[in-house]
Amino acid sequence: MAPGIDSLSHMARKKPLSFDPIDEASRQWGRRWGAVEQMRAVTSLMRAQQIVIGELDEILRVHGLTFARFEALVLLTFSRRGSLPLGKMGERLQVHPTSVTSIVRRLEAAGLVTRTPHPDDGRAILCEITPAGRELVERATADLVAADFALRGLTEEQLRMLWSVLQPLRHTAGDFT
Amino acid sequence: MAPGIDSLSHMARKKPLSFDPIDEASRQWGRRWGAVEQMRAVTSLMRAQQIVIGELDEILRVHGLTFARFEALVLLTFSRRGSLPLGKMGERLQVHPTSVTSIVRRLEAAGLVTRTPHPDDGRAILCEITPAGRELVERATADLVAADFALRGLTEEQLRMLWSVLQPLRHTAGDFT
DNA sequence: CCAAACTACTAGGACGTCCTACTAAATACC
DNA sequence: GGTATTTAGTAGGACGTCCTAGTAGTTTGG
Repeated sequence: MAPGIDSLSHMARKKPLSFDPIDEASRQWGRRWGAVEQMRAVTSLMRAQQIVIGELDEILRVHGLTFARFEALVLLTFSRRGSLPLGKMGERLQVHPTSVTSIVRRLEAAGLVTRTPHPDDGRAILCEITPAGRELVERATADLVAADFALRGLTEEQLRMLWSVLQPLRHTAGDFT
Repeated sequence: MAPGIDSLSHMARKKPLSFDPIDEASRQWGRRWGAVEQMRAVTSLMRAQQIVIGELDEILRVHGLTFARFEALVLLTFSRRGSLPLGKMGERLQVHPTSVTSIVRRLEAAGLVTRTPHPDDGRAILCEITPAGRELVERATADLVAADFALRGLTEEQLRMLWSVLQPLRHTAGDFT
């Protein structure tokens, strides 16, 4: 994923397609292969994620954040002491350990978190959110909420439906028991 | 996204969480901020996409492909002459022009497509799928279909629901009219 | 009590995505 | 026709994600 992504910068100029490219592709797909519904759902999922992450990053750009970094900050905000070992963060955020290192490094460079050795475990690093980090989270959150997390247009029912349809998928993948 | 991603490599070892981290976060979220349903839906969307792309890339890895490259090959397969200008490909695949350059360069390096100057437009490059490319698409597709595009576990109804919920989102983003 | 196994994190690299220039060719407009 | 604008693609860079390999600290077992 990426930094400030303005999904519209190159889309806005060029006229949108006069047809749904995914729906069109699914028709051609069906003539040759199977699993049409799956193919259509997967492609939609990929594209929708791309659209949403792009809009979220666009909103967060003025705060010098990306959605990945925002999520990490929020996680720290939710923790009792405002700090967590990196490994724990990766577990909760469900990203690879090395991704956490990358994210935290940038947050630290921006003065939003500090990295200190874990007092009880010499291997671990404690990541703690700074006052500046807490303030930024509040401002950034307000913007995201105001924009309905780029999901304006979906009804409450559709939002719940989206979540509930994806939940078994996450469960099957072993995200939780 | 990425290359051969084995979502299980670091997940399999560590026990899955005993709770749904997204559901848990949404509870904490609700105590402070609004748009809980949106936040939960967005987080689910992000994570689900990550899971699916990881499994798809894993399946395609034995063929030396990623899902992005696979999609490009399929698009060429669907075209009349088996060739398209790069710009057209980006339009259909709905990715940035520079992403197409990157994808096609790797496909060319693998001998799956050729790049030739467009006969009628000196600015454009025609990307054409090779016989090896066509054969590979068939094999890779068979594997993806056999794996239900990593969506095993979702019913036909859920698949249609997923697509239909995401369609207005894509439409609002200006993907099509 | 010391060696073996495990755990937490970092280093370096691949990939796909985006963005901002920049070049070259085609088209539009005097 | 000749210049100005638009369009197609490339170059180089940032970011997040993954992976493999390696280091240092902790825990386990004999």
